[in-house]
Parts: sequence; C-alpha cells; structure tokens
Amino acid sequence: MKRRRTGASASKSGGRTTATQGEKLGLGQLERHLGYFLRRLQIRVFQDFIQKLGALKVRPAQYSVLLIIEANPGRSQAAIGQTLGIERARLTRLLQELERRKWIARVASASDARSRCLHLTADGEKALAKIKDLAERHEALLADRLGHKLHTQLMDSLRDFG
Amino acid sequence: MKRRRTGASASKSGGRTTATQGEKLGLGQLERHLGYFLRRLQIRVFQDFIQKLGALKVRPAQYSVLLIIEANPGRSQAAIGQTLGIERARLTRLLQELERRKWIARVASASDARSRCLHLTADGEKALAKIKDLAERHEALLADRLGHKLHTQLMDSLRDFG
DNA sequence: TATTGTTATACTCTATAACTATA
DNA sequence: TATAGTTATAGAGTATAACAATA
Repeated sequence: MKRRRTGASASKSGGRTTATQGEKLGLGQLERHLGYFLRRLQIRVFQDFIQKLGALKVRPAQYSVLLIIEANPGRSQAAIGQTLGIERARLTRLLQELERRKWIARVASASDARSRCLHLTADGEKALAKIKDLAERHEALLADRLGHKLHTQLMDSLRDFG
Repeated sequence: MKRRRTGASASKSGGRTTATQGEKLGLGQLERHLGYFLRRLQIRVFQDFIQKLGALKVRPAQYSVLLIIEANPGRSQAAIGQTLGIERARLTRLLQELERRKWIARVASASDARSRCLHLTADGEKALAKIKDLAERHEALLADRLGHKLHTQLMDSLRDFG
C-alpha cells in the first residue's frame, strides 16, 4: 500500500492525538483534470522563483517584461503586452514601478505620438544581469528536481502553446 | 515563414497603418523558463474552465473543494486545506460561499469540538453533477486541443508532483 | 472610428497577523 | 503550548470601463 486514497483513517481511537498531521485525502475526480496539476506545479515553480529573487524584489511578471524589453528594445507597451498576455492597464502600473526603480526608460516615439518606446537603462542592464543569474539558478534547481529529461520534455511540449 | 520570432518589422513604411496587429516579439531568455510556459498554459486552461462553468458561477478553486468533499465526506477544513494547498483563512471564506448556496453543510465534530465536518447537501450533490458534466466537456476539449497523446503524457508527468 | 496609454473600480487569490475556543 | 476556525488587512493579478491624445 503506497498511498491511501480514500481511507477513513479517523483520529478517534488512534494512539496519539497528533491530529491531522500528514493526512492526505483522495483527490476524487480532480485526479482527471490536467488544469489542477498544471496549477499546482506552476505555483510551486513561481514560489521558488519569488523566493530566490526575493532579495531583489522582482516578481515573475516584472522579470518577463524586463527580458522582453531586453530582447526587443524600443518597442511599444502595446506590443509587449500582447506578447506576454498582460493587459495594458496592468502593464502601465508594472512599467511605472520599473521606471521608478530606474531600470527602464520610456521615450516618446518619433513615428507615433501616442506610443512610448521602451528601453533598459544602464542600471536596468546591470540589475537584469544579476536577476538572470538568480533566475538561472532557479531554473537549474527546477530541472534537478523534475529530472533534466522531464524538464526538457515539458518545455518542448508546452512551448508550442504560446 | 510561420512565425516571426525576433524581426524588427517596423510599421514605418508599411503598406497600412493597421499598427501592431499580430506582431509578436521575441521571448529572449524567457524561452528557457519552464515556469513561463507552465503559467501561460495554466491560464488558458483556467480561462476555458471559467468560461464553460460561467453559467453556474463556479470557479476552479470552488470546484476542487466540492470534489474533495465528495470524495472525502466528513473531513475537517484543515484536512481539505492541506490537501489542496488552500490557506485556511481563504478556505473559510470559500466554504462560507458554498454554504450560502446550500451546497455544503458544516456539522460540529463529535471527537473534536474545534472541528467542523464537511458534507455535500442534496442540493450540492445535484449541483455537482451538473458541474462535473461541464467540467468533463472542458477537459475533453482540452484533450482535443492538446492532442490526446500529449494530454495523457502531461497528466502522467505532472501528477507525480502534488 | 480605432488605438495608445492612463486612471479607477471590483473581484479573486495569496500571505499575514490577531483573535476565540478548544485540545 | 499547539491546533481549528474566524476575521481583518495588504498586495498581486485579472477584468472592466472611461478618458485624453493621437492615428
């Protein structure tokens, strides 16, 4: 018996009253939903990221925006929002925070007065170097935990759904 | 050319001024992070779930709690929270909503006066039957979109991380 | 008319802390 | 002292709507 899925292992006449410690319940139909397992793993991955990047106070969404700006300097907020699936109102606040920290600059577009072109500042590039270093360690740990084979396999499977 | 990953396809002298429509930027280092793809897919899956269950106003977290109660009637909030990784303060509010809808009942525990045992009501069982029906359609569509082979593969890979 | 970026509101979810009543 | 459940607060993320400036 490896795992107890349904058991009514009541704490009634049990030896100790250590209560509900370590008891795991059955998942029922939840066992059949990919979304559930996807969510659980995603939360674990993000929590590790947030913890590892905690010292620099960088959240996953901020990190993703910095990487996109680095890879596509001079593009508009609209383009970045569309790429990452971040709603423009949310992106505005997110970018304000990055600008407050002097990591990015928003310059008026020459071709469209409504647009603002996004760039990393020198400070931003320096900060991002550190951030990427920590992020790589995070990813390496994740690959270790999942097994490098599964890590690659999952990446390849999921990448085609962006 | 299927997808443009990095291109500097500026809208300067382009034929139309249809702007940023359909332009996708490169992901840069983001391409190497499993968490990113995990998150994107999870969001898509949940959005489809929420849309399909929208008529019944059931969110994924509520659904998961109903299924756990169904599979483990009479258990405490603490046990359910631990199983699903839902913090107890959050679970309290979530259960209050389900109780308000008469889908669950919380009865005082005989063995521990602090505890409340959770059960589905008759209404709750009826509602859950409908909900499960919609949830199965959601899962079937997901399997279709991912391909049944990949769907199974992902389930098997992710299940072992709960 | 449509789009860019901004502000504002509301709701969900997560993370805490503090409190009560029991154990 | 530790646990079960509750209340409250703060922050992130998501979903809207409305607005000004520009296309």
